Amino acid sequence: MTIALLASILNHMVELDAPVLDDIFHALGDATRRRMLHELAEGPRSVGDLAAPFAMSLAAASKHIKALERAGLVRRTIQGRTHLCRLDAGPLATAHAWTAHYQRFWTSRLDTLEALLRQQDATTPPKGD
Amino acid sequence: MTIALLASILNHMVELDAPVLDDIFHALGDATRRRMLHELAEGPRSVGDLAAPFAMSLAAASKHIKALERAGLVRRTIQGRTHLCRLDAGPLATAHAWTAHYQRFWTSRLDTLEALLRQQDATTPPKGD
DNA sequence: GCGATTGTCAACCCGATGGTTGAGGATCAG
DNA sequence: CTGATCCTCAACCATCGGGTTGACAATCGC
Repeated sequence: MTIALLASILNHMVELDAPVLDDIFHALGDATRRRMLHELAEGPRSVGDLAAPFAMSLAAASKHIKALERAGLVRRTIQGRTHLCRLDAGPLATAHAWTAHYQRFWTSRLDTLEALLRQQDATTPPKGD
Repeated sequence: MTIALLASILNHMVELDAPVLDDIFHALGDATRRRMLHELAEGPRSVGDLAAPFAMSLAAASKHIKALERAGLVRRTIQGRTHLCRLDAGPLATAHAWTAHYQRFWTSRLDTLEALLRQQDATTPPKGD
């Protein structure tokens, strides 16, 4: 059963152009869901807890949670009548890995930024050290 | 004018819960657009070049490119009758930074993975260092 | 058993998205 | 000037997404 876990993790790290990314990025493309993830980062939350901060019906919030589940970002355990949601950041690692693939295209800009700051530093009168 | 560039870059790195992220993640949530970015990583491409690999009309591809532009991922320069598109990875850095914020929630799992691999390594007969 | 609580489900509304086609504005080649 | 090329724009269509409401299943407290 640890094998399944391993396969799941490795799959997340490798499969970079899959439809999985559609679900992940789609889930992240909504401020409400990002705020929910932010909340879940503090610990497990019930559906009601997650819905509370928003001016929307419980059903609407439930849909958002389902979107997060479809992306694999949230897992749910049912305890009695309350549904306990917890964060699963694995898919976020996938998204992170995908964006990292393009890192060389912005690091050059950051190097430029650093150079500009250094230059500006040189032109401004030094205030000691 | 370098000030504007600086402000743009810094803004990208800081503004983490802005509606900008909506556009960025939404742009990334489509396989067609991700493939376009992949192509643009090779160098500047015309609209026709970007549309060619896909079984869709030029107008449809044009809409995808507009979505990428809205997210700031693509900038366009018009040369005669052809529109030259080039990658701007700055917003990708923003997305990268956002996901990084949750890194501690998956690194633990990766540590588990590493531990499992190490353990497996120890149990398999070593083939000479 | 009964009422209150938690949450899903289904139907519905409406704006956004992704696709098409057709028309047309520029520009390049001749 | 003329025709071909590149691309956008507008109209249209189907589907999706996010929101609502109302009904209902299941559980907890009593």
